[in-house]
Amino acid sequence: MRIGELARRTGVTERALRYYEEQNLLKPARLPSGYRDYAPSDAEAVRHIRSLLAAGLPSHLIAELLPCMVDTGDGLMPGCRSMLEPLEAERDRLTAAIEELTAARELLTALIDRTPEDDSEYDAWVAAHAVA
Amino acid sequence: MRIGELARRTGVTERALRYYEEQNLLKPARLPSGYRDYAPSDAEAVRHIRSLLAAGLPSHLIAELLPCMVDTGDGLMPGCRSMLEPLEAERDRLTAAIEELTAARELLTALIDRTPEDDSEYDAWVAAHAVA
DNA sequence: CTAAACCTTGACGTCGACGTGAGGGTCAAG
DNA sequence: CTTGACCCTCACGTCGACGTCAAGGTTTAG
Repeated sequence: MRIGELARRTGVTERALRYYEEQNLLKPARLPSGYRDYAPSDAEAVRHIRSLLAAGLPSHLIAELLPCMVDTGDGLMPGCRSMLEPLEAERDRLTAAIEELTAARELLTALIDRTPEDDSEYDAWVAAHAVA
Repeated sequence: MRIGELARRTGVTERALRYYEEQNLLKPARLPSGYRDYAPSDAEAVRHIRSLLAAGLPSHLIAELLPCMVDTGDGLMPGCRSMLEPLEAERDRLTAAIEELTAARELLTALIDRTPEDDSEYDAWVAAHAVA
């Protein structure tokens, strides 16, 4: 399939897909016209890429990681065990990031939930604590 | 306290603290010398700022939010109910972001956990599926 | 054949949260 | 007085993941 269709299927822009190739995340074949020719499996690859990019993994790491995932689905391909260390580092970074985001959400949630529908409660509070 | 000490207490750089002031997140007093003079409570404010920034909230929103939090601790100050909508939007965005990060971590965790200690398992698999 | 739709490769622009000097005051110790 | 630590205000640099033209070739429908 050509770039436009992959873009439609995955919901990412063509620019992003070209960028992914530039970063060696995808290596589409080429038609005689020079047009990119993506394999159907690239749609799934794009989903993985988006997920890992959204998680903040650097693209060069994703580039190393993807060929380790093909075929097997789970578990790294042989010869990829050198990836274990950086992968564990990223996993730990993600854990920390998730905790940070969760803490921030708790903060917002507390603010939202504890804010009264109108100012009546606050007005009462002010009245009760007035300096008289 | 002056900028250097606040930086040490909070672990953020002086540059960041000046940037926060530029973005109206902090409004330190000034000593006659022109030096910034932070209140002790600013240390706590900086922690909130860091948390919300790490969560991806735009600084102008944080700038609106902070004065709504002073004194009360929980619940918005009166006259801040106009913040509820954007706050709920951010909370929902955070929920989505946390899910994305969690999914990415699951992916990494699966890869890590399912990768054998050495190639023996894989070698066995290859042998078993050899084309003979 | 022509127009519309689709594709190509550059290459510069963007945005946010700072980093990193440059050039110069302020202040306490010796 | 001088040195060093500390502080100030510009103001340009950075980095990643694209956005957004510009100036073309290619393919397809009519």
